[in-house]
Amino acid sequence: MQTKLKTRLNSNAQAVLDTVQAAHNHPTAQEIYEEVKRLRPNIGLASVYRILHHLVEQGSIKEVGRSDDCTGYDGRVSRHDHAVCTNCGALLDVPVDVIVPSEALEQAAYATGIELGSYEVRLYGLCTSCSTQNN
Amino acid sequence: MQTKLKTRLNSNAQAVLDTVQAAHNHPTAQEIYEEVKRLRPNIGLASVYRILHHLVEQGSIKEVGRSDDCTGYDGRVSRHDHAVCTNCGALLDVPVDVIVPSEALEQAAYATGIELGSYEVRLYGLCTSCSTQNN
DNA sequence: ATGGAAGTGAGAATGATTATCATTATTAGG
DNA sequence: CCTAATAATGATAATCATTCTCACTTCCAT
Repeated sequence: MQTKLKTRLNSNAQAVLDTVQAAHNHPTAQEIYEEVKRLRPNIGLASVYRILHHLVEQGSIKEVGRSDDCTGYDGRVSRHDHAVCTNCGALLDVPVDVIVPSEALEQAAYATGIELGSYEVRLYGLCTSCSTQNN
Repeated sequence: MQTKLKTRLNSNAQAVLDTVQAAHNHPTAQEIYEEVKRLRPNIGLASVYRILHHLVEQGSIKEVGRSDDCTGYDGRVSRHDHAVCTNCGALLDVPVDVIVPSEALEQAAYATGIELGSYEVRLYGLCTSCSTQNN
């Protein structure tokens, strides 16, 4: 059963939140764990997972699917798009909004039969380092 | 090391391809395995994974990230968009193209610093069954 | 046939995530 | 300050999708 954390964050949860928000990439739970251990050396991996789920539920951070098997976390909760490198698998933030006409979204949602909440555009291609080197 | 399959598909690979293409949902490797075993009862799970990777590499099928932990496979290789139910996690095909102005895509790719290959729009919301029932 | 490469299935290994559980922190009330 | 209820924790085991290993079979070309 999932333990329900209180709304007010304690030191561990705060450290996790700070770490995710400070991260430029989209770190995995393991990476967050490594980083958080600097501030709180005794924290366990299970707690990191627990706290991450809680923060996602709260809306303080977001989960992002990565091209490899594990889940990444994103401190930017405002709507934005992502780009995935089809060669190295890097997951990048798209710094500008990709404009999608709202009629197109609504029409698509209607045709699919869903009640639209939000959306995201995913760009696929080669990142800078992968497109310059010819392998 | 990954075994390199020949271009011409053998019976096992053909059965897997047929199964994925016939599927309406986006089946996982396990689900494909269960289904293919009807035609080829002796096939092993490892072979299914091997063949799926090969077919993806060939471009005969596509991988689609699912909301839960495991990977789904899609027999529709032509560009199309997906909708994810934020309640039950269902992954649905969007039957119409979500129009994204190509200038917007190119501008976003440029700003991100990637060489654009393709893109996909993901809609998030409640599917029909989840939006009607109030839980 | 035959020899090598391709393909196979069973089961072990891996790695991310989750569950369990006894222990420790936190809080509220007296 | 005490104390009891509850929240949170860390270690560890368990789970589950996926990959690896490897001996064995199948498939062709010669």
